[in-house]
Amino acid sequence: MTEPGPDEVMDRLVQVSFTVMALLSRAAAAHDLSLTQLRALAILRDRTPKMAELADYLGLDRSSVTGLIDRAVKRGLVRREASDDDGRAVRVDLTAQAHRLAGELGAEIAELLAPLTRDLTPAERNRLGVLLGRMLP
Amino acid sequence: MTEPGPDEVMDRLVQVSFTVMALLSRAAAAHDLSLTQLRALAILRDRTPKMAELADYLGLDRSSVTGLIDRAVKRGLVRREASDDDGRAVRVDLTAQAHRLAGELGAEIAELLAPLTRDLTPAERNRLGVLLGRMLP
DNA sequence: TATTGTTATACTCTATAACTATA
DNA sequence: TATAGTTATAGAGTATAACAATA
Repeated sequence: MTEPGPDEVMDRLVQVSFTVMALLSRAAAAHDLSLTQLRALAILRDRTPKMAELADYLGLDRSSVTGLIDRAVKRGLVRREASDDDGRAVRVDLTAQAHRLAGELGAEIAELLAPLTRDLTPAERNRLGVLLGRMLP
Repeated sequence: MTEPGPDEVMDRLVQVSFTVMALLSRAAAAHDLSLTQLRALAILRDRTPKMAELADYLGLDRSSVTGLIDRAVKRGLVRREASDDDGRAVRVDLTAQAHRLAGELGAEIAELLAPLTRDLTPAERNRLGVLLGRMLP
């Protein structure tokens, strides 16, 4: 049978990851969003972080997030709001339109990714989920 | 125990994929390479494709690859060579320096990714590899 | 003084459209 | 005519350095 060595496992993980990213990019592009904007959308679905916190979530410099949010504001996806506790800070909040868009995107992404596990049985899909869960913090 | 539903499995797959991409980006950045340049390097390790073929591998427009290869040439990573069979075509060839770099990067990436499966037993790692293999074409 | 966010600047990545040289 | 590659152009994404406002 297929007996993957340790490096082979990592190779496959990288291959699958690139495939996933390509599919996510395609889903985002269908709504004229970049992968980064898609990530921001996902993060902001259940958070209203300050700019610096959002930068941390995304692993980007604050100055990069300024431009990202500038463009998102221009498209009506987010609002900048003053922070109550800190006069310097700015909170980022998703608009209702963006919440709807995020919902649609979630469904579309689920559909796009589904074929990936097409050849796995439900039990195997389950085992995959468990193993992946053990790889996350 | 952890019984992931179908959407949960996909969520974890996306999470792990983002983690993998972040680690790959970090490995590339340590050598002042972008993720795209890293991909190109990996592809060119065992191929000498024409520009159009490389564009296909990368899923990019030909014009994008022109710039990518321009920058790689400037850094001494690749050479452009005339194609024997087609006077219009250009073959892209990795330099010896780039081959060495690719080797180093491979080892560094293996080290960076290893912690991901730290909590899996060898048998589990194996099963993960098999499942991932079934998700690839 | 330190932190938050922005601006200015520069580079990479990417696509579209127009062009050239060859087929 | 069609294809391979480049150029010109435009916009997104990203980081570094310098800055203003607030803590």
